[in-house]
Amino acid sequence: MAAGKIRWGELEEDDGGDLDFLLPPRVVIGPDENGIKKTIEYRFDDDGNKVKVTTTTRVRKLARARLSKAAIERRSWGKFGDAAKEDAGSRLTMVSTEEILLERPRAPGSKADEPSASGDPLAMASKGGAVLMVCRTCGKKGDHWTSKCPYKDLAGPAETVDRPPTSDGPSALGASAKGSSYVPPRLRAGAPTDSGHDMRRRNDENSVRVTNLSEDTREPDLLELFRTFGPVSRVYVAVDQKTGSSRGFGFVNFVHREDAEKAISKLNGYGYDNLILRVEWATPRPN
DNA sequence: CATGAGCGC
Repeated sequence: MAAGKIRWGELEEDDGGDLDFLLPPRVVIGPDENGIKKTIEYRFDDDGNKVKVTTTTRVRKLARARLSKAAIERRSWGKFGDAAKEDAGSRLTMVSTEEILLERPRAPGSKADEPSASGDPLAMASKGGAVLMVCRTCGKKGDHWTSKCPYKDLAGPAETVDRPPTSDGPSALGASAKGSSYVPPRLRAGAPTDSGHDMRRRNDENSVRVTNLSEDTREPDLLELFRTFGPVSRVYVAVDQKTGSSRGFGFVNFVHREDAEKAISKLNGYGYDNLILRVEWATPRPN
């Protein structure tokens, strides 16, 4: 193989890895009472088009609570612990007073005080792709649905949500006195205090409109072009729903406003694919 | 020339 030549396998892997975060999350519906399960996911095809993939599968109906061999075996075990003192059958459920210590999520960069982080189910859940519930208002995963978002319909700063508890009884006071309770980033020392900047809104404000794109410019191409200025949170190319061809304009959202400014000043009037790009601030979309 | 898609438990 010629040295320096790009292998297709590598190319594809790179593209997919870069863009996965731009796609809507996978949604699994069901299975319903007929055992029909629907999976809706999104991916980029070979041409860089965003495609919606809906899979319908029938899952085997469970034959009424089938017990594994091991579970049947466990039924013959003698009772132990507190249950051994109870007379048989009087209680099916025991109430345990055993104290169970839950690990508190740590701020990135802070030291681990216990060596058991690898087995933490919370950490695993946040890493894996098993969270289907993503709030569209604040982007939080697995916590609440969009309709239940505490930031929904909130115009100004919300004292009840943002202020740390001050009168929640002795346990809360004790926890904060030890300095171990969680402090949200915007309340930490050194956090920006400008009140005009509203972080509750989805990060649509650093939105840049790109017009005069050639027909075959797709989202991956836009990302390649704009990512040099800083972290990009979203790229979008408007596509005609009927023909599937590009409508010649798109949007790029930056995490940082300064990067969006740089991109506008450097890329507006930039020749791309035989055309002169127009790059400017996007006016926020209504609705 | 031109201002985006999605909406569930």
